[in-house]
Amino acid sequence: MRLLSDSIESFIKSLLDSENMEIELRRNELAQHFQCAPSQINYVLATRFTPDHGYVIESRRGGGGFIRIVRMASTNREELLQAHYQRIGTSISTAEAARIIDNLKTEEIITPDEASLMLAALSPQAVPLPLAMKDALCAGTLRSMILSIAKRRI
Amino acid sequence: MRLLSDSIESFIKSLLDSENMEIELRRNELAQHFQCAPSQINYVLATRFTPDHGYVIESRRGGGGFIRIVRMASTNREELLQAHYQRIGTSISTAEAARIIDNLKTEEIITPDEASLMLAALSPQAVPLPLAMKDALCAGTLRSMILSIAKRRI
DNA sequence: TTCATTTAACTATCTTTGACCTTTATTATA
DNA sequence: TATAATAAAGGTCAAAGATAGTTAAATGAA
Repeated sequence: MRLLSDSIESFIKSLLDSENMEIELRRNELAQHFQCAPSQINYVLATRFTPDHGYVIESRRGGGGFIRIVRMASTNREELLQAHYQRIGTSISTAEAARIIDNLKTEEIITPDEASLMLAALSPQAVPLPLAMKDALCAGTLRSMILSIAKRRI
Repeated sequence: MRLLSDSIESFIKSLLDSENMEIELRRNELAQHFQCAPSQINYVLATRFTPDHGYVIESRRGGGGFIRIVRMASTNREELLQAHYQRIGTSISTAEAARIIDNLKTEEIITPDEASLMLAALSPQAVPLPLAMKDALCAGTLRSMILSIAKRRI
């Protein structure tokens, strides 16, 4: 028997076809449709729609809540972003981060202003924190910003 | 389905167009119009028309009462950046930070892409840190980014 | 057995409403 | 006229409703 998670994965991917780079769905509706626990949807997203898989998720809770899934196109640009993203991992020094930002600028994926902005975002982490923690924070911040760039409509 | 709060927000903003920096409305009338509880109006004002969003609210109770919504005149770029910078201080919640970023976007001091980038830079700070520390970090990061914007050649 | 999947209980966040409170203007009364 | 009552606003806050997220235990597949 086919796995539920696989069915949900296919279903979502069928919505994200060549036309739609982006879909929005209601977690509860989808769970209803597949007769499963709502958290099953989170499981599928967490295991099959991660940035490493080339997807970005946004969501909101409360009334009118939703889950938005954005597919990254596979252009050179996206591949570069993807590569940087994976390279960053869970910990990176600010020096390395600066190099990545510089590369994005050189490749004209971001403007010089944006490059400065990104560097600025990483700098205050000259706060008194253990080095390991600082690098983890740096990695988290940079990855988050790279995802934001990846989501742009270009 | 569209959210009631969003509809009310749009409605108010449509009244506050390029001509009108300031409108006056009756809370009960507006609530009537949207068939909702009067306090819903307060909710919308509290979440979408704060000073951080670039609005000031004045009101009066009793007979002839009213709510006046004033869109702050866009001070020049430097003053606005300065004001936000000082407002941030040493600690700020991500929710408030988001409002400030939104205002910078509305005032066209940063592009929508840059706004997303800044929001992204603040988001991973949803990392397990004590709240006070998180807000301090958020403040530091945002201040640093605002300085970077202030330094731009325009 | 081991790893992936599924579920359920609990948590977090955002919206909407309603009951009760405060302020201001107007009207009635001494 | 001065004061008291009443009416006509708007304000606050907490509870209920509507979503989504997290985590750990149970289950199932390889």
